[in-house]
Amino acid sequence: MPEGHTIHRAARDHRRAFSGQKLSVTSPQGRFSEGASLLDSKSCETVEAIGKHLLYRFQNSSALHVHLGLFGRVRKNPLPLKPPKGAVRVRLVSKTHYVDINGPTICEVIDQSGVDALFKRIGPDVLRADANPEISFQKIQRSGLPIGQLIMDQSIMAGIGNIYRTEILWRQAIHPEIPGKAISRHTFDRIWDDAAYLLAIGMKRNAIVTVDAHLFSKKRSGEKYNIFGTVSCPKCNGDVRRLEINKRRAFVCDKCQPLPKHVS
DNA sequence: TTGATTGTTACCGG
DNA sequence: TCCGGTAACAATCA
Repeated sequence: MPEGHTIHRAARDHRRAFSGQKLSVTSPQGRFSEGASLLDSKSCETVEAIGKHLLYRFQNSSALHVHLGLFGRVRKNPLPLKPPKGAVRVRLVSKTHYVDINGPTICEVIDQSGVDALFKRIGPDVLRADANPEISFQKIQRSGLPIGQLIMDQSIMAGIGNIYRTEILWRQAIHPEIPGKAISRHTFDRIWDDAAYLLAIGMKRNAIVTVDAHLFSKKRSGEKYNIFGTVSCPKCNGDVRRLEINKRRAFVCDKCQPLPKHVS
């Protein structure tokens, strides 16, 4: 579930619910009790997303840093409180709502220097207005690694996950195995712009939707992909080939996403 | 019980 | 320094 759009959506939602409020912070499962007690009954100033990282900023520049990993979930509900479902590491409670954070891989309290370090190791985030895509392009241009790997590397550009990777490259007719150094500025811009566009839609719909026909329809339709997890290309009807990039499944239509001949 | 999954980091070796 | 490979960890669901 958690690609960048999920995290940004949660940040926006929780910011509205929690900004300026004193929160009760507990750890129902007891695995985060010291961290929870550091933040308990402090005022939450704002909530922000940096790529797939969530940051709840509290008074005194301390922050709750959360990364959901592959399986983590974050859920907001109106009061009254209900018993925690599953492995709730952190529960944040305001006067009106509560948020449960299930199964994060990172869950820690950090200070301002920790926040600075986080920003330093995460690349420009396609969903943030303050992102500078030039930094991403420079890194891609210097790398011989496949573009399919580079656009999912959060230190190069942040927000894209395994599904968007396949879908964006298909939509832009770019073969995932083209090395970064063979990607032109114009091609990079198409990737960046489509990522920003699709993730913003994902935020609105709370679902990964990458099929034009569904993007333009008003119907709520849940997840809609072009070639991710499929066997035939909706554009040319040819075979979709499954491959692995960094031990993650990826898909390509070799006909619609041609690999240039001079590239091995 | 097994396997798969929208993620990331640490460590080692070439 | 860069890059590939491997393991580890996280929780849930079919």
